Parts: sequence; structure tokens; C-alpha cells
Amino acid sequence: MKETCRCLHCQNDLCIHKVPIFSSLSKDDLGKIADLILHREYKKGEFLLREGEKSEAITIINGGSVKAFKYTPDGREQILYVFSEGDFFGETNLLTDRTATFNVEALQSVQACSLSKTEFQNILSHHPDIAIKIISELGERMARLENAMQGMGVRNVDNRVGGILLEFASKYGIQNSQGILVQLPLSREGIANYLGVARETLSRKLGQLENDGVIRSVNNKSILILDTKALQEIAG
Amino acid sequence: MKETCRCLHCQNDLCIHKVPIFSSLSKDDLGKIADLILHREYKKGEFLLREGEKSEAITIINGGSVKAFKYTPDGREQILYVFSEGDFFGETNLLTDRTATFNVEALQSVQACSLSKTEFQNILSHHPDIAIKIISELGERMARLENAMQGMGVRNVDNRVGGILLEFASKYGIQNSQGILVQLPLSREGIANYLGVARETLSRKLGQLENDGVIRSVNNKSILILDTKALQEIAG
DNA sequence: CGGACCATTGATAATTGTCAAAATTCGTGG
DNA sequence: CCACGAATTTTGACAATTATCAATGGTCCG
Repeated sequence: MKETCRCLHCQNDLCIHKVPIFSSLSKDDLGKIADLILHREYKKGEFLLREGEKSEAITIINGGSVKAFKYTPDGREQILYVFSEGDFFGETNLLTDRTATFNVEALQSVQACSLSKTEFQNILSHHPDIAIKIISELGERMARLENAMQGMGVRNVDNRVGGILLEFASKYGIQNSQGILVQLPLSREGIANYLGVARETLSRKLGQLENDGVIRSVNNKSILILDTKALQEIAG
Repeated sequence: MKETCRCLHCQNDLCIHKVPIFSSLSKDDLGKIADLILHREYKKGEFLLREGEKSEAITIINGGSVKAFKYTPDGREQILYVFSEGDFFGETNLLTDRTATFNVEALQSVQACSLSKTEFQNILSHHPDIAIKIISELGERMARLENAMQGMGVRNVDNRVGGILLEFASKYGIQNSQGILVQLPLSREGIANYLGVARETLSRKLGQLENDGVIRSVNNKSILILDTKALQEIAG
């Protein structure tokens, strides 16, 4: 079901239109930007960005998904975001001289579009509304982080598990006759690293939810949510 | 030692100059903005903003400090930020139709400057560099949050306690002959709510650090850091 | 079909939360 | 300036939760 790039200006259709921050631009401007965009495909496991690197581009995910994470002193990873189609990263590094604050790794095959620092700054100075869109999107992201913080700080693990299932459901879920089928973007280990708990603890919690008839584990890659209401209560 | 506002354009000296996001403006523009700014003082415990409210202004802290926090389902609070002189909040609510994502409460007497939504948007459209400064500052704040997340998720409590002491030291610490004297912006309970642990746990951890000769508890409001290096190792 | 990888389960240890009580600190008023 | 009461913090004992280690069971993909 993947769309492949066939025309000269595929970017116009595939990439730029998906990105909310460019939505205020005219067709002409979009075309100009499309010409400046660099396309690249990454295989699962490849890094799009490494913590500490000077990132010289803003990158927009055009297909597939990636995880953004930091390594902890003891070598484990804490996942901060899962970015998929239409999400972007690297923007703050372009406007300050800060280096990347996290690693970004492809979870599957990923199609990415990138725009160089100078081009991006150039566009920004001509289109102030794009800056406002970015502030808005950053605000959205901060709100998510703040919620996650609140979750990490005080909620117990059950809450957090419920919360992440609902988050994934709203992002990747498909309603069917039995419930919401959720294609998980992360492995169990990944989800555990997102929540900041041990793999085994997550397994046990999911097992419990399955016993209670709240979810059904279809396979390692997807989960069927049977009782959304119960899950919402668990998430708090 | 408090400075009071005496002249017509006190704002110019007291407020605007402290705020990095306005630093690119000319003296003339600063003066114009100063005229638009509303000053207000809040007493300890007063709320500057409540979660869910439509905030109609950007607020800049001019003196004192505030905590930004969310209530958890069980009524406890998770502190997200401590803002002091020069910090601002409420900006994202102005550019989107989102309501406030957190509460803001004065920790002491607080002098605040605020700029209304329409004025702010007006200024922004004439000064694109301010938008970039804001993106930059938001990037800074996100980086802090991301670090905090990493901390909450994976580090053990000792790490976190060390980390927050160092954070406060760099922000509020004064070097003296014995070490770094840190005026704590938060009570023990506040610090515990910042870290997302129980009051009692924090007490025990601080007690341990004192036994190990890393810190000395001067009184409830300040701590003397004796061995910064040890603290850095503990923080990871 | 087989091997590598991923996920679950069980047993145990370590950590942290909770509740109750004692000790300290703080602010106020005499 | 001291003393008192209120608020905050510390300490102790115990319970609950989660991490860890080890072994088993599944799943995916060539």
C-alpha cells in the first residue's frame, strides 16, 4: 500500500502538503520549497540524527515512523517521542547553536524530507506565519511532554500503561467490530523504554489487562482494545 | 533590597530589559512596548494562571519566582517548571486556541509584567526575530523537560535528587568559602513534587547525602553543597 | 523447519510509598 | 528578644510495588 515517488514534483504531493507548518503557503511558494527539499530513505535501525550532533537541517517524516530517545548513564534508552507522517524534528537546532538533544532512529523503512538550515531560515524570514505555526506545534509537543512528565512523576505504572495504549489508539488505531485494533509502533521493549519501566513489568501489566478483558493481544505487533472505557478509567 | 517602580517608564528598566526575547528591539520599540505592559504584584500562594483557563496574555516574571504545575487525578501536584526573573509563560496559548496546560502559583511575592494577546500578536508580526527568540527559548525549555523525562523514566531517585540540587545550584547558588550556598526556591514538599517522589523519600535521600558529607542542610530554605564533584557523579 | 529474536512467567531482592509519631523550624505576638 | 503554637520536616516500621535474574515459551523470517 506504499505510494512511490513518480513525478518530478512528487514532493509537492507527498511531503509538503502533509506538513502543517507549511499549510499557509501559496501553491507557488510550495513549489519553490519543494525544489529545495532533499529526499532520503532510511532502513529500520538506521539513525537519522544522533544526540550531540550539529544538525544542519529540519527533517520531515513522509512515511514510516521513528523514535526519538536519549541514552541514560547506564546505557538504556529513554524514548521521548514517536514521530510519524507529518511530524518534523531538528527545528530548534537550526535557530540556535545548540546540538541535537536526542537520537532519532527509524522503526521501519522511513521516507524523510529535509530542508537545509540556510534554506529554512530564508523561508522563515519571508513567511512569519511559519514561525507562528512552529511555535504552535512546539507548544503542542510541550503539552504532550508535560503530560508525560506528570504521568511519570505521580501516576503508578497501571495508569501509564493505560495512557500509552490510549495514545497509540488515537494515533494508530482502527475501529472494527470487536474494538479498536492498534498497530503498535514500538516493540514491548520499546514501549517499556517509553514508559520508563522494565520490559517484564510491562508484560505483567498487559497480561493483567488481558485477563480483565480490557485488551486482547493479537500478536507482538498489535493489540485489540476491547473496553476503551475501562482503559480510560485505568489511565485516570 | 527590593527595587520599587518609581518612574514612568520603569518597565523599560525593570521588565523589558530582563527579557531575552525582546533583546533585539531598538530603544524606541522597547519604549512603545513598555507603555503597553501591565504590572501586577502577586502574594505568595496566589495563582497567576489556572489550568484550563483561556490565558489572554503573555506574562513575564520580573521579581520573585513561581511554580508551574499540574494536578494529578489523586489531587497531588506535579511541578513542571520553576520560573524566575526573566522567564515568561502563557505564550503558546496566545498563538493557538489552546487553554492553559498548567497552573502557575507565586512562591513568594512576585512582580509580573503582562502583555495582552492582541498587543503581543501585533508586535510579533512586526518583529519576526522575536518569534525566533521564542522558538529558541521554547527549545531550551523542551530540552530541560526532555532531560527531566529521561530522569523520571530511568534514573533512580538518588540520581534525580543530585540532578535537582545541581540545577538549583546553577540557578540560585552562591559560591562561598565552604562550598555553594543554594537558596532553595521550593520547600521539601515542593522539591518532592518536582521529582515525583514522596516527601519522606526526599528527606531520607537528603539525610544520606548529609551523612556522606556531600551537602549540609543549613535550614529549611537553603542547602550548602560541600562536594560538587560527588554530586555530579551521583547525578550521573 | 530451524534458529534468532522477542515476550512471558516465576522467584527473589531492592526500592519506595504509606502511616504514625517525634523533632525541628518558622512566624507571630507578647 | 523570647516563647509559643502551627506548620514543616525527619524518623521509624511496615506494606506495596517494581526491578532483577533466570528459565521457558512464542513468533517471525529465511
